[in-house]
Amino acid sequence: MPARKLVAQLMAEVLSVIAHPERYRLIEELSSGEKSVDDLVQILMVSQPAVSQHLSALRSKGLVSYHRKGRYVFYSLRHPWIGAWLLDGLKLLENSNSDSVDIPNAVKSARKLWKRRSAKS
Amino acid sequence: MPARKLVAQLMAEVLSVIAHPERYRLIEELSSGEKSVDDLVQILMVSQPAVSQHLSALRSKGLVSYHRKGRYVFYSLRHPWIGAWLLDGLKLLENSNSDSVDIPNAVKSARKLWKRRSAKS
DNA sequence: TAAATATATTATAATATATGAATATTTTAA
DNA sequence: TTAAAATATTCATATATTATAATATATTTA
Repeated sequence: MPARKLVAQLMAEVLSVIAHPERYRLIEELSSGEKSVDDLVQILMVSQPAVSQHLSALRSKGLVSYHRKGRYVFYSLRHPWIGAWLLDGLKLLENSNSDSVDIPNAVKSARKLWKRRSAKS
Repeated sequence: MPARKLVAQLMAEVLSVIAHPERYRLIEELSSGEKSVDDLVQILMVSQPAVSQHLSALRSKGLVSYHRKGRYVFYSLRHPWIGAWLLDGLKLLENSNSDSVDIPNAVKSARKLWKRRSAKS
């Protein structure tokens, strides 16, 4: 398979995993540092099995790593810059047009909430 | 809807559109400048209806704009930096493990093929 | 060792997305 | 005005993804 086609395929797979509201949020939350599954369940207000499944999807593409500590399992980003990278991507929402929602304002708030942290490397 | 949740939803929608091998390639090809549908059909070696459908998906999220010139329709990126942004994202493939394919090498080739162009803002 | 807590997996029904064929539309040129 | 070229849309079918419930596993503590 030619490189461009193969790489497009692989990127499509990785981006598909990121392209889910809850998995996107998991990544942004993890970009401020490692968190236990339980932490994430509480932050996202999503059922524990759902969080586990989403983490499993992120794991399958090498996006997160984890280690057990006692009965907690802590997850962290394997590419700590991904949070910042995704924040950059928020600019893609500039041309979204929605009558019912003030998107620019929501983006501004989300930037504020996520921006501070977001690690390097 | 809280900002974080809304923004995650919107980003998931945009990323879902990008997260398809052919749409990903369309974006990379367009990052070197506007191209007609016909150009794209030939570059991607994909059927014309398929290209049109993918362009329609990109359009629906405000990722491309277009203008007709004679009987050709030329598409261009609405966010010219997206090509470069996606090239950055190739680093996400670093932890991909595949027995059958040499991913690092494919990424290197793809970078070379796409990197030169990729416009600013 | 049994109970409790934290996490993961599996099954499945509902929903969404992709694919490919057929066809429609738009524009130019004969 | 007809034919041809370029592009877009529609529709049916196949496939993939998601959500939810049920259940399993692992670890700690009583």
